[in-house]
Amino acid sequence: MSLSHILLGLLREPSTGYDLKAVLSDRIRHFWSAEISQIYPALKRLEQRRLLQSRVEPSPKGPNRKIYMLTEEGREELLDWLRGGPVIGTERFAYLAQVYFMDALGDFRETRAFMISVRDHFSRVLAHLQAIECEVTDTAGHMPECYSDADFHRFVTLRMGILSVKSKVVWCDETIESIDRRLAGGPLDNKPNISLAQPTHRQALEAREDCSG
Amino acid sequence: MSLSHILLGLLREPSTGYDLKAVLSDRIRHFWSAEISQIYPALKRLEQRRLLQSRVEPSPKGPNRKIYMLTEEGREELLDWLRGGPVIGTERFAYLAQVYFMDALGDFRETRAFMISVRDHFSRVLAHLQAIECEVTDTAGHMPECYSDADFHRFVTLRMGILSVKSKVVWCDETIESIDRRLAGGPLDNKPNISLAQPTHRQALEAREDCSG
DNA sequence: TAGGCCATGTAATGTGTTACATGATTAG
DNA sequence: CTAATCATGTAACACATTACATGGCCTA
Repeated sequence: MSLSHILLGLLREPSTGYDLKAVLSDRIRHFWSAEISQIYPALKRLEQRRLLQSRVEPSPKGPNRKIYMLTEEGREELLDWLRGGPVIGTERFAYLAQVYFMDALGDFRETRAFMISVRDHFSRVLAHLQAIECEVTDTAGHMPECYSDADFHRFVTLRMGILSVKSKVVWCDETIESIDRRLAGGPLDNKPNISLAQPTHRQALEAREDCSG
Repeated sequence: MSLSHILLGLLREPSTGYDLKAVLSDRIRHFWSAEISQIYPALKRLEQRRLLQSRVEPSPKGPNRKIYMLTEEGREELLDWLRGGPVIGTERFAYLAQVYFMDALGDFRETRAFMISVRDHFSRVLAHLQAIECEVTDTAGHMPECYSDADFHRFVTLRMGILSVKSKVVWCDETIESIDRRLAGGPLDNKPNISLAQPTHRQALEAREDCSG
């Protein structure tokens, strides 16, 4: 139920569904996303649960605006969520699944091209996040310790985005280099197919002491 | 549609729904997960689409086993997916959303405790992945360039898991240190609330040249 | 006048989780 | 005797994406 809570969090300042979508696309993008068509019914449900209330105002441009704001119950719900400890869900990376099975193509140059295009994507995302970081440190300084409470928390999530995307670019580089070493070694086919397929996590855990000890 | 494709990938070796679930929990966990109740209908749909076929065999233990295997069409579909370029979806991190709004609690010690518990989680995940890595390099050597094709691709996704989780631990440390510096500076309230809230991505992008140039 | 932005939504479909239902075998 | 593991599934619900529907205003 995280989208609901994100909407509650954003609605500490009254806003409309349309504007919330813009904020999500602008500043929340690196850790959450939602389509506008998902936001409208979510807001309606929150109002039915009395966590939000709304009023309608005419717009200078276009149709009437429906402005939502937090109720006291809404604020309580938000605080409960924040105090409830970290919500850590499963991460899903389809492109990793693709890599996992890509031996089926039987050609490392395909994997290489794939990795180049992944790297390309993430280095673009990285540049984007760093541009925002740069804009922030320019305005607010280089010591997040000194930011306002709100700015500090926002900045820290941006840092996470940067570190996490950086690690992906590093991974791409590492992998591409490894493929290149492999391709340079010439097409020596029929490498032995030991290990990796069989052992379970439990076995790996047991084997750990032999290894790092 | 990634779960279907993951099932196709795994079913290059015939298997049952039950066993596929075990593999998912064991070796795929760091980039995908699925409940068994999702797997059974997914397999059924794939069979209806003629990408899989099944036969039933008695089990030494418990009820009959339904063994699925890839059809030629299934293999085609798998290869198409692999050749279709990286599928990069939106990442969703509920705990980052929590941090983003945590200024609402008005107490950095709460954020600190939260971060400690996030760090704790990810350092456990990291230890787990490193144990597997260790088990692999022990068996198959330290040069992934020399692994079999299948092992190479599997190993590389494991590396991604390790790098990505590591970056999260680093982020936690960075953030906790920053909070500590802040708390050490004493409870100087009422910091100015400039920046960060207003500028859009587009503005940040425009501002970039001023900054990194 | 064509296309984009403002602003609201619904409907259909797809994906994922939780709970429920069944029943045999085996290890403690 | 009890609990776990083996092995299958269904049903209800929650969450997300895509497509569709409407219509005024503004800019090129």
